[in-house]
Amino acid sequence: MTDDGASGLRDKILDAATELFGEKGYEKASMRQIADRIGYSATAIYLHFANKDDLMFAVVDAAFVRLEASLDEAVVHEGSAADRLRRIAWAYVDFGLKYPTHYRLMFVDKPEFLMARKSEGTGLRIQSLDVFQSVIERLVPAARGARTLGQFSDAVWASVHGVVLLANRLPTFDRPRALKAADLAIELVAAGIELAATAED
Amino acid sequence: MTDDGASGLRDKILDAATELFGEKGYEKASMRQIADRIGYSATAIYLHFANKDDLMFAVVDAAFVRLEASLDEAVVHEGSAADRLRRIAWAYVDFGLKYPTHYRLMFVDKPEFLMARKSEGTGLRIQSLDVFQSVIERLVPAARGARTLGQFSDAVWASVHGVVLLANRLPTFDRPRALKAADLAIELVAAGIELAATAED
Amino acid sequence: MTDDGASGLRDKILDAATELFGEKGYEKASMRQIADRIGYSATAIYLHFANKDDLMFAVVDAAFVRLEASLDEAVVHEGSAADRLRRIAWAYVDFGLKYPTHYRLMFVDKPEFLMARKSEGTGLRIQSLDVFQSVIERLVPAARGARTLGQFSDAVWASVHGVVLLANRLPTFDRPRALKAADLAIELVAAGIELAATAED
Amino acid sequence: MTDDGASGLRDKILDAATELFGEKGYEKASMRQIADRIGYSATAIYLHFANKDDLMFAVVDAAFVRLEASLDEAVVHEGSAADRLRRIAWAYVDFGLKYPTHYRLMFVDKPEFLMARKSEGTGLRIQSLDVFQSVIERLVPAARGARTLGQFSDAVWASVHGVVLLANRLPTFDRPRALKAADLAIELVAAGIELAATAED
DNA sequence: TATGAATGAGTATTCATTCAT
DNA sequence: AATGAATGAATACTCATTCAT
Repeated sequence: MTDDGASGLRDKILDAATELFGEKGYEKASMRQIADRIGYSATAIYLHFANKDDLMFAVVDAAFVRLEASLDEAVVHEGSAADRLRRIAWAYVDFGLKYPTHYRLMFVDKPEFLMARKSEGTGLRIQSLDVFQSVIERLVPAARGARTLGQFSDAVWASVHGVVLLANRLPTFDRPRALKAADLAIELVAAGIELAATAED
Repeated sequence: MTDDGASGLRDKILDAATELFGEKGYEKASMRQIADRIGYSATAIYLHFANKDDLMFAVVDAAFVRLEASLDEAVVHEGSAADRLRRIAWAYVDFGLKYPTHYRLMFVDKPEFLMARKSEGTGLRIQSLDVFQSVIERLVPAARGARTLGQFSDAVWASVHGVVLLANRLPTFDRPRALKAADLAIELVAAGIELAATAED
Repeated sequence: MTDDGASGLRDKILDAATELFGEKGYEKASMRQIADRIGYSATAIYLHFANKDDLMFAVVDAAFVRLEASLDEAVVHEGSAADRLRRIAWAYVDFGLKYPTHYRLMFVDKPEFLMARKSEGTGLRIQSLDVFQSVIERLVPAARGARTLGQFSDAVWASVHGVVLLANRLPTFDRPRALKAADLAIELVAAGIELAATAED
Repeated sequence: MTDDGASGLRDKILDAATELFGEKGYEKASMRQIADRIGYSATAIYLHFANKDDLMFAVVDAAFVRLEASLDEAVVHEGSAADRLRRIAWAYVDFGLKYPTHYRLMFVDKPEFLMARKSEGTGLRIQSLDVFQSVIERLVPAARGARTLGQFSDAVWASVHGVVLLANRLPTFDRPRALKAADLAIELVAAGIELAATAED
């Protein structure tokens, strides 16, 4: 009774593609290799995806859905303002460390997909990341001094992005080290924001 | 003393390769294209480099020499402790924004080169980045509380790395935005370090 | 009696195939494209035709039936002997210009079909064209001097064939030009035949 | 001392390509088959021709040079006006029968090449055929009645074109038959032109 | 009657690399 | 030091066709 029928293959392809794109990069991973890995003919892939780019987009898209879900979940949690910023930043880092391959595909190998629409008439993929800004907005109701909200959210984003990518590509940058770096970076930003918020009064 | 013969071509190749690797990425840039750009036959490249990977390594290596020089220069500057941290972080960002191509090659496309030796018997390429840590070391003479020196230097590094890469790959993350993000991130870390340094007394 | 089920699809396929073979040529027209055009699966075609070649044959065959009908109709018309030659030649040209696609399939793309049997035990497709000869036969009862009947009929045939194909493939050889060329060619042959017929007395 | 060096391969390729394009048509003839036939790798072809189209164009172009030469030679011959028309028409037929493959490639498989330039700044390939018209022009100095010069030259052209193609594709239309058909067609046109020329006085 | 899933063989083309000169 | 000729292996993708349903 295990439903492995119609779309079963599609998922297998997606998984194999994710693996191979991750191992060798978009260019060097070939359709044939992907097909071989799951024991199908290369042609079979074209029954489910229009072409290599389309396949890659599907991989990235699935990853985005996951990331979005993680961030959304983090956002709704209760707690102090600073806490919520911490939560969302950590959700981001967790995702990046848990799915290093997906992360790299999304933000490094095919960053142009970030500017793609999810589907007709919907927003851009990259808008998922507006959570950063919208959370901070609630923490620091308006631009403070020379610092804008966007600047703060960019700073957090850049920090966690950097941590994830270093961990992703540098063998020496292992998990504990990444966690510690992320912890500090996040705390510093949180502190900075709290300071800015306080300064307002 | 007009030594333009032998190694003249080598440099031309390096330049053309850097350009093309940057424009199209490592995979899509072809030996012939590189050769064409400087008006030589593809075969000529093999007189100076063993193969495409070797050429790539040379390109990355040259970039590292530049980065190292920039960081070293920043380190020796006079000024307050916090100032020196700022300087070195900015030197890193400047390099990343000025040579996006090289930067990507070094840290993204072929990160395994980071772990390669500069040459027989010498240190690893990546040790160039110890400069972060050694500078901070002089600022904060020892581990403070739960925070280690490495943690601080990792946090700065991750931040600037993140900024550079976002600027490098995201059209919407333009130069002014990158500079502002870098500014905030650096200041936050600087503040954090100063705080830690003070707490010690 | 509404027999639209079974053979309805067969006809749809034939029409779509004729169109596509005409638009893109036999090689470049694909079974899937043909099927798509009528909203059926590619597999459906195989329920009615053994393979692509068979489908092509059916298309050509249908065209031949049309041509045969046109010629037969032209033959039975009343009028002077020369008139009847003109009529039949014009019927041929008209067909070629009206169905350029079919014409090319029949005489250019797959001329081997000309030598195929219409069906078991019947004559060859190409015998449809004997009509030229049989008409001339009635005009010029026997070989005249060095000229044989076949020679005359071949000359007409070649002329109209040439006109049709030039019009078919050369953009600059447009319809008016084709009609004028056909007109002259036909008149010259008609004159030649009349001369031969007269010389006999 | 047989010069088989540099361009030797180019010619071999051209020959093999002509053969294969002729045997199977442009679409079905593959680069690999062509290469196989001369014992080289497919890649070798690309050292001499940019792509398949370019190769085909070269084949057709070489044929055109031959045809042009034949026609030019026929044109300069001495003799009566009618004789010269006969000569040129026969030169055309001879070419078509001697190089059936080339002929088909030129006028049937890739007729679009007829509209291509020989090279930068020169005339169109198809202008080679203006000889027909220019010869007739000298025979019949101006338009006669409803008949224009172009009409006459089109009629000859269509006739010989038709003869050549029928001979080319129909097994039953063998050489003697083709020659006889051509003879009659040419004589009829010659007669027609002489008549028109005489009528003028 | 009609289909969806699947494939093996094929396509033009590109590439890094070698080798004789 | 530099090249032109040449290649084997690879690439994404298409196609006619089959088969179980």
